[in-house]
Amino acid sequence: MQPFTERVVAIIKSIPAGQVASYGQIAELAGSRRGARQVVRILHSMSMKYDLPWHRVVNSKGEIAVADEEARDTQVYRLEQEGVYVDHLNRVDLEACRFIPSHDIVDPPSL
DNA sequence: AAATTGACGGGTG
DNA sequence: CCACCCGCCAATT
Repeated sequence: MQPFTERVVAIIKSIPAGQVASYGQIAELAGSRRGARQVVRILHSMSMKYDLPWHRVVNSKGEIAVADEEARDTQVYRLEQEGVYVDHLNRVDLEACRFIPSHDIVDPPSL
C-alpha cells in the first residue's frame, strides 16, 4: 500500500464519532492539498474492506456525496446515530462538526 | 500510452 | 445561495 494511502486510512480512522471531515481536508492532512480525488478513490475501493468510518467523510459543502443510494442512507443513519444532524438535503453542519485533529497545532497560543 | 473514472474543490458570475 | 468551469491526481481500463 502506498504511503499516501496509509496516511489517508490512518487519518480517517482517527476521526472521532460525532465529527466529520471533508475529502479535501483529509487529503490536506495526508500531505496532498489537491488530493481530494485520491481520497475519493481510496474510499471507493477500500472503505468496506478496511473497516473505515467512511461515513464521517463528506464533501466540502458538508453534503453526503455517496453515489449509491443505499450507502447514502447508511451514511445518514450512522451519522445521526452519532448525533450529527443531517438536514433534508443530506447536509451536515461542517462549522459545528468539522474534525479537528488534536495534535498538530498550527498556531501556538499567543501569550 | 492515452482515456476514463471518481463519494472533489475553489473561483467566478 | 446556485450553476458552471476547470484544475487536480492516480488506479484502472
